[in-house]
Amino acid sequence: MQPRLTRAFFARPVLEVAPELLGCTVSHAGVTVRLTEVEAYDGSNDPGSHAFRGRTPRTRVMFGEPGGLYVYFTYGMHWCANLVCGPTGAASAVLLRAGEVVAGLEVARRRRAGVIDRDLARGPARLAMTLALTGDQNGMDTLDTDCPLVIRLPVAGTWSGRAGGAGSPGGTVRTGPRVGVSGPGGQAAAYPWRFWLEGEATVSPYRAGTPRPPKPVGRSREQ
DNA sequence: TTGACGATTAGCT
DNA sequence: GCTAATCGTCAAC
Repeated sequence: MQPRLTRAFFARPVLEVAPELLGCTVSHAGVTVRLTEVEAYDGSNDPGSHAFRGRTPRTRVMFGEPGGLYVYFTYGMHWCANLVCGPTGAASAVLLRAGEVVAGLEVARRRRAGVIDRDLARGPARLAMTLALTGDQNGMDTLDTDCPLVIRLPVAGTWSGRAGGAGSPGGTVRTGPRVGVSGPGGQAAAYPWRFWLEGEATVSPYRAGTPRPPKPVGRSREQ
């Protein structure tokens, strides 16, 4: 069994932590997912981050200790999970965007009936659903030995190899613009802070953030 | 108290 | 390709 990640691992700058989370496994509620795609959010300086506007009741967890689990609710129906990184108070976090179910496949299939295996954790909300992560898990310290959510280093030699490589646990790491991030001024998407493993089928499809339409002025209904 | 918006997804055309 | 679903959060009154 691979060792769990440590506080020191998460306490580093988020841009160092994020790519190293690829290939790590996350286990919760009977399902284990191997991370294939993540995104970095750098709290204080990042217009795309929830923490950009400072500490609020919702972002309290982001300002806490590294290794904390930040789960937020969005679009009225979806939960997304982040791991808090950097020194305490930095409010940086890594969004778990996608992964491959490597254990507990039956549990995952039951939880997400009608979904093909590849899509079980392909996308941040699907990943959270497959791991049964909701607001109830928000604020958990994943480094606590009693924490039901466990993150472990990549298992050497068990990389699926579906990318064609007899690969290292992590495979080849690619970077690119973050998905669906608009933010003030539309600048946030410019940061190439999305990391994924090349050739992985479970990496979510890229979509650019939807630019905010200009506010209608005066008239009730135009065109 | 109100209103706009969202780190998405599924189900359409 | 487009859009409805659906509600917590936060800024502005």
